This record gives sequence, structure tokens and C-alpha cells, in this order.
Amino acid sequence: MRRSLLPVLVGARLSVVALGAHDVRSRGRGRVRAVGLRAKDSRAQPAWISPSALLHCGVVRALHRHGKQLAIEAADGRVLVIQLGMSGQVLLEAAGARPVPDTHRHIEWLIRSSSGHDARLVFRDPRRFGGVHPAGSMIDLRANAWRDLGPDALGIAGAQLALRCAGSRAIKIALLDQAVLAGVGNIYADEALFRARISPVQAANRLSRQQFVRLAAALRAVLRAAIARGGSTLRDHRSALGELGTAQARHRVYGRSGLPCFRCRATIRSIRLGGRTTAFCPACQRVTTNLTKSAAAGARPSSRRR
DNA sequence: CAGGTATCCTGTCCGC
DNA sequence: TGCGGACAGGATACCT
Repeated sequence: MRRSLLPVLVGARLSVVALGAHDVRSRGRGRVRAVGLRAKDSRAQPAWISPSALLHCGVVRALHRHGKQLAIEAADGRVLVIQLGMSGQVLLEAAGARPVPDTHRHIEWLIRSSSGHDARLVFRDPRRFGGVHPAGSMIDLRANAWRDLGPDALGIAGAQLALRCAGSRAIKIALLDQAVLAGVGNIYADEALFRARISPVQAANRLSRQQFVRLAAALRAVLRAAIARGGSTLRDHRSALGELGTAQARHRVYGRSGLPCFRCRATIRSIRLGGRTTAFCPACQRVTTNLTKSAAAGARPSSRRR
């Protein structure tokens, strides 16, 4: 998303030109509604968000990404973070084209590039689990909202991952925790665990050093490959230019429950973990008991608890 | 602390 | 064809 927006947005001037009828999420402020619109009969009145917070009249200096969040930074320092959630989209359209009426288009900006070309930027999100989060500056953003995010998954190293997976929760749960590591969601957590041949239910703090190294490499590889293919279009996902992703054709376990494993032909299983459907190969991804030094030296396994 | 579940939403699909 | 229920790419608040 960031890469596709880069050539169009950087250096361009934004102006908020249209606002949808629905409220959207905003970190720390609950749900927000843009100024100028009245809330309909919703019980919890959403707070206001000003055009200024939406970068009205701002010139885009840079686009930053950390994990699943995109930050648009204006030359005057203002920042707007966009998070897509489950169904969010950022779309670039020709300014000339008449927008199709659509209740899920929440924010629209006119983009005036320095070369005089106009375009439209749209934040669309049917389920409204995504949202926009203003920040005063990148310094402010990194010191506050982004402080809670772990290192970005695309550059994660095995040793780093091991350090951050201290608890005894299932490794899949840890991978989905954006404070541990930023940028991994349900699809790629399952895919990376399969690639690294690690069971999703294995306790995070029981992975061996080699397993962490394999897992970190698998995460980087799976994410890089998916980005190169424009992401996984299960249903709605599109690039900002409207292109479909093709990474779903490469899924080895996600969405393949009941089908044979590509590696060993065993049947892919599906369980629920942390409320999320989790697919894995029960043969390739076994829980391993990694003996620690003391256990290998003869300590009773049961005495290692606590 | 860890894990489960409900919640925020809309759309789609499936079985009846 | 209609209807209820399950489920979906995410994150968090609140239970046990």
C-alpha cells in the first residue's frame, strides 16, 4: 500500500473533499465522525475529528509504515495514521471519474500533485474495524502509539524474536500480538509456522534457538513473497490501484483445512486459537520438546516447572 | 499470566 | 426466494 501510494502522494497537496455518513475508529478516541456531519441515532455519540487532523491543506512529505499501520506525514509535521483492520481499503482514483455511490467510503481527499495532476484518495472500510489516528508529529507518533508495536516483521531476526517470545503462550498467539512483532496477521502467521515446521500450539518459550531462527526467516520470506504478489485477495483486498493480489494461490495451509499437505500429504487440520481459525499440518508441525541443558543433564522434566 | 469470549461492524455463503 | 446462523484479513476489553 505504501509503495503504491508513494509516487502519487509525496509532494502532493491534500484537501478533504468528502466525508461518509458513518463514524470510524480512532485510537484513544473511540469512534470519530468528521466535522460537519451529524451523528444519526447511534447511542454512543462519536467524537469529532477536525479536517486539520485529516491533513486538510497539508503537503505530503513522506509515507511511513510500521507493521500494519501507514502514517502519512505532512510537511508541517501533522501525521495521520491509517489502519485497515479486516476490510479497510485505500484507493487511488482519477479525480475526473465520478465516484460510485457507496456508504462505505468514509473519507475522500483531493490530491493535487506539483505537476498539476489531480487524483482522489479514498479510505473505504465496510466493517469499520479499521480507522484513522491523528498524531502531532512522527516524534509524537513514535513516542506514543507506535511505541507499543514490536519490531517490524519484515526485518525480524531469530535472536530478536526469541527474546520477545518470553511467555508460555502458544507461538501463534505471540506472533499475532503486535507488541511482540508488528505486521503479522492470521494468514501469514499460519503460513510462516508451516514453512518453519513449528506447531502453532507450541509454547513460545519452548522453541529452540534454531526454531526461532527458522521462524524468523520464514516470516520474512512469507511476507516478502506475499508483498511481491500484491497480498492475498480472499475476497475484497485490492491494491490502492484496484489490482487483485495473487498470494492466496501460494497458501500452503491457510484455507486448506481437510486438503492434503503439499509436503507430506497428511490432512491439513483446523483448530481455534485465540479466537482465530488456525490451519496447520499435524504431521509436519509437531510440538517438540526442546530439552534444556539441565533437563538434558538429567533433571526431571516435571521439576522444570516454575 | 494465559486463555477464552464478547465486542465493534457488514457482507457473504450455506443449509434448510 | 427467504431466513437464520456461521464466519471473515483485526484489535481490545473483560472474564475465568
